[in-house]
Amino acid sequence: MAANSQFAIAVHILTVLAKAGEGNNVKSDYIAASVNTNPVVIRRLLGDLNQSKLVVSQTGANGGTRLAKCPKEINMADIHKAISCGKTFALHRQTNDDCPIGKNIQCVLEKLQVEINDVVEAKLAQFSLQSVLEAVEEVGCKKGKVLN
Amino acid sequence: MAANSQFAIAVHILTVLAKAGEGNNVKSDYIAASVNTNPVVIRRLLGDLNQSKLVVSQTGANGGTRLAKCPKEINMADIHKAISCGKTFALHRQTNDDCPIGKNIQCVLEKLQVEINDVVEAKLAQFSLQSVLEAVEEVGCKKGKVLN
DNA sequence: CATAACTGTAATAACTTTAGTTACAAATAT
DNA sequence: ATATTTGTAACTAAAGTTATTACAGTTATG
Repeated sequence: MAANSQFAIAVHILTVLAKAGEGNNVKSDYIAASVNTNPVVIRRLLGDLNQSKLVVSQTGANGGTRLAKCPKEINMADIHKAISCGKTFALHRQTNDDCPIGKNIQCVLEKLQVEINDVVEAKLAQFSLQSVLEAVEEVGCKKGKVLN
Repeated sequence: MAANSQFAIAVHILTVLAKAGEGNNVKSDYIAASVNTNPVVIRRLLGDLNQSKLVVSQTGANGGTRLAKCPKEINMADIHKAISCGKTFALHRQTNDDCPIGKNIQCVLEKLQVEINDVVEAKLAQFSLQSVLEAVEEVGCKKGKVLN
């Protein structure tokens, strides 16, 4: 599939901030090194996270970014909404109005899309940033531990 | 977001076949006209649907494609699986192993991905091709009717 | 208060993915 | 035999995503 990795990077960013601890500024350069990308990519995502009040940034010397709330109060759905990374599947372009199917399928698909989006967000809401941080620190996956 | 529209087109294709009725071959040209794309795009997707035994195709004069089962026995999850249209979100590329977060976040995200995928498929499984066809024929959306 | 260290963001380039097209071999009804 | 239709390869075009460069604006700190 298509798929940009912005949500994955955003989770990564916030996990780094959570690990840094409350009130500690982390620089985009540091995060970029962990994610292995360019600092500008990080700063752009931080902009979105900022708008959603998940993080607070500070310009100037000794600046950086820190969490705006504690990791228990941030969940994966918050992040998913902050990064407008959209839909599980895309609609197709303009269909043929002369065909009874082509004419109406789009709006049926749209409804389906909404239903899917709802269950995705509900599921994402079950995982807090805190739990992700813990899973990462415990290298939970190697032990087969499931997130929660 | 990214997102290809293959799933949407596949649903469209199968809805056209469902409307055509059991045992009736439909040509890729006809479907392409409804979807408003090139017949080859349709034939490629039909190939996937064929492999998943959702449709049967016939080459030669008077050939075409028809459903392999009745529309009540096909659901949106079947289609989603047939079109390997993947994940709700993409992972990011190689992270930095020297960072404790970078080193382990990938596999935590993978698990999350699996959980999300599961709820998506479970939800998709609730909608049969039959119900989609009915919704399209009733122009369900204009009436605010929800799929089911 | 000058300086160095940061963020924010625009502009743009490089890369990747997706969709569309052309072309033609193989199959088959009539 | 012939016309039709699928299946698929090869290629082009378009769109989307990520990476990079550059620099203006902010601020801690000596």
